[in-house]
Amino acid sequence: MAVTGDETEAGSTGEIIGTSSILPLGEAQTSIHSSQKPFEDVSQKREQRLMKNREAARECRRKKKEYVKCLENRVAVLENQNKTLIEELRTMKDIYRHKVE
DNA sequence: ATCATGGATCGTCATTTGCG
DNA sequence: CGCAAATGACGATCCATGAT
Repeated sequence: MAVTGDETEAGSTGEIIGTSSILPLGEAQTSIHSSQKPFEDVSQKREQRLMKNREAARECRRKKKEYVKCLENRVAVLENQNKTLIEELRTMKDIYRHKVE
């Protein structure tokens, strides 16, 4: 959801720094004549890798959200238990006090 | 209506982790 | 040890909301 439109990839951020270590820039510029294959291969591999990582990131965030929800649930349960126990303790104390008096 | 601000979500890069 | 998957960190974008 969200992120309207530009799923054209590489669209917004990191491209300046990002690609440096991966794209064969020199080759891309110089060897227009010699077989285009290596470049296509490399950039295709890169696309593949980016897509996989994109999906991995989505999944990772989904799991994390779920984990946090679980924790919040657990907190709620424990808080309730705590309340109940405190109430119970107070009752017991009352009973005890009336007995010794 | 316009601007400022903050939160949510995304894609990417760098790093960590776990497995063969 | 090398590789693929998982995750943390960062900056970009979108959207809602309140102030002017």
